[in-house]
Amino acid sequence: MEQLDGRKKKILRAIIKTYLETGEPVGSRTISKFTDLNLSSATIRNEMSDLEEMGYIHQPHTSAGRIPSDKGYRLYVDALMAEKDEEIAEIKGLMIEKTDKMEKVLKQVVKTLAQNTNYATLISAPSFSDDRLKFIQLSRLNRLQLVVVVVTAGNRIRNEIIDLDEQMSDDTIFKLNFLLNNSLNGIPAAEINLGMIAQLKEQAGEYGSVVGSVLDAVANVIQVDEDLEIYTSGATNIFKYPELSDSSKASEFISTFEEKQQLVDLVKETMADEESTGIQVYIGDEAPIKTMKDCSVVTATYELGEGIRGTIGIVGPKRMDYENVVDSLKVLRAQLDTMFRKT
Amino acid sequence: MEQLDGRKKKILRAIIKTYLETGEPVGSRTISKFTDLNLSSATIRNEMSDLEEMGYIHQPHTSAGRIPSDKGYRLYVDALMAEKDEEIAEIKGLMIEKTDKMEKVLKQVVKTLAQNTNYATLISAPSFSDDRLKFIQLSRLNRLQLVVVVVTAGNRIRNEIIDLDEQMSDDTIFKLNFLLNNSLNGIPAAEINLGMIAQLKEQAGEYGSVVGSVLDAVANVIQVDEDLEIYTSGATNIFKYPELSDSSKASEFISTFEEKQQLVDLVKETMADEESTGIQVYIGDEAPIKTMKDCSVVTATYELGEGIRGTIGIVGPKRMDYENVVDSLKVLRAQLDTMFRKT
DNA sequence: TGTTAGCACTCATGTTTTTGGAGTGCTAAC
DNA sequence: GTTAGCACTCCAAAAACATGAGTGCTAACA
Repeated sequence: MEQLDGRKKKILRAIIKTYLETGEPVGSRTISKFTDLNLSSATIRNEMSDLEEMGYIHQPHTSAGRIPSDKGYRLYVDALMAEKDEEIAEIKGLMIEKTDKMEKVLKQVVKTLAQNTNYATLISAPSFSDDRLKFIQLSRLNRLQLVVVVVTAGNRIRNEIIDLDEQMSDDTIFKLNFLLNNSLNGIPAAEINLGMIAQLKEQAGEYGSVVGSVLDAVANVIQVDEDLEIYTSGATNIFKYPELSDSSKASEFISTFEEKQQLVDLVKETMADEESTGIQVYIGDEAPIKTMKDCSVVTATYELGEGIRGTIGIVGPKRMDYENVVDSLKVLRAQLDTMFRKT
Repeated sequence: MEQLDGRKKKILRAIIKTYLETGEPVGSRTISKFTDLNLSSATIRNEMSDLEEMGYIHQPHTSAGRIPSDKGYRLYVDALMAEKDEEIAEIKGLMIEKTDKMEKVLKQVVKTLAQNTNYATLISAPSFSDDRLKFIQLSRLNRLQLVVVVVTAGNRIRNEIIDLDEQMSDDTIFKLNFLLNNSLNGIPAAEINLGMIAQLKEQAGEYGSVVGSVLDAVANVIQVDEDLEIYTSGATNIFKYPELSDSSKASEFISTFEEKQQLVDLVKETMADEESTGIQVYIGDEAPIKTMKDCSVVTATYELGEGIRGTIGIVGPKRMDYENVVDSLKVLRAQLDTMFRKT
């Protein structure tokens, strides 16, 4: 088949846009009416026939209108989508107050995003890939318990309680603190190996076992950070799209959002797929989650510098309003950026 | 109307039990066949007519079978439900390993419960009503930042980072630590009032502003504990019950589970409604959440002693298998009890 | 007096038929 | 190359019809 000429592109674009709005197969008549290029429905039909042959659209059944194929959407996203001038349109009503708890901010963000877009949304908390130890502090809680506070780069703080076998003097605690900080500061947690541990234990003398516990606590800190936290909202928005709301599909879809494990995979995937713009569009089968084969997924990666990154995602029907979604994500990413950096 | 005689009770019980299984309106014929009391369908019809007049059952439309009314369910739960002999049936496959993170345990618990019962489930993390301060520790993180660690009764630990305007000597930090611990230990956070704060600031002299920040941090700790954490699972199980899976109802229902705020209210309510057994059954409108007016909610409160309590809840159709659910909750509560106390 | 058989009636549900209309492909004319 | 016209297809909604479960009522029976 020949290439897409200008007219074909225009027609394809028109088909997709109308389909995005209505969700119904679109016929030649509609196009002939609503585009400015004055062509009769018959001409359109001919062109549509060509487009179908090329695989950009298809008919759900003979004598129905056409709907875009995955390939069609792909072309639309990649080339046909009018580059809207980069107006940083305020997402209305976003109103993130400077809540100090990041968790609350993120919850608020997904929720607003879901409400504004009418799609299902998700966001992953920034994952701190830099886990160098910055500070360790042991303090006595009571006779037989210590609190250990661990701070890693990026000011992530964690704590644990350690049970002692026998009492420890304040002086010993002080010395241990000194020892631990001296030996471990600036070292990535992942690099703490057996040799190091042995050496530390030796230096700690009779309190070697406590060192073990402390290092266990450190290990816990790191481990917790590893499975990233994900917040979701608006999963039930899919009921607004008839093509997705049949109950078995809906059930699967919503389960995915409820259980979250698969979303973690999705996020990891998108982070791996890094691209220049940081915005990715998965159409249908392209998405790494099988339950979303009838959907499109748009993700954006936000950066907080120093390798601290997270992902925002929007999941909706294939006929989602790509332009708007991509814009929203751009804006949101910018806002998250400034918000977190400032704080 | 006269009282319920024995036969009416038996019939009502039979109606409810069959309805629980099938979810379809049950007719006189079915009852006459499946009960041991040998009565013709005609007789049953007469009795049913009476029962309807008394409000225990009703017809969805004329010439359909009968289904239990809320009042009917209520009677069933209160009086008609056969007391199963208290066999502590192991919930199969529960397999809670001793994960040290309580969060993971709870997530695992709701998930298993949802899978076993086929209803939607929720659990609230134990809320620590005792918020007396046990320990406060300031440590220098770097030149202009302090870490403040706060431990309250029940060994809940929280921390925050405080920004300083100017550097502080180690000695000052030490003194502040001493001052704070001396004045605040054992005091419920809620009771820290303005007078106390003023006094502390005065004692701290030129570092009064730091005291302010520390107390803010303390306030944060408490506040975070206030809105309790809730984990849910199996919201999509409702699709297994046709009477609930029409898409607008389902959408509302699942939203409730997704947004969680309303569930918090539910939990608070049940905690207030405390009862001897600790198990509550809300049928239809009785539940404090309007989106659940077509459901039944069964909740159990688990205790960890010292006023530390949480709630487990199961939400399903009115025709839920009450006996089983109540049993499951009893067992689970017992297990949570031992598990957390041991740890 | 309580129980039962019988019968006419109701109404939700499911199946088949009919109809309307939107859309197509093709052809012939412009 | 474009367009009007026409026959054809096929889905969706409406209509028509059949089915059967279930009821209420009455009259007969023990």
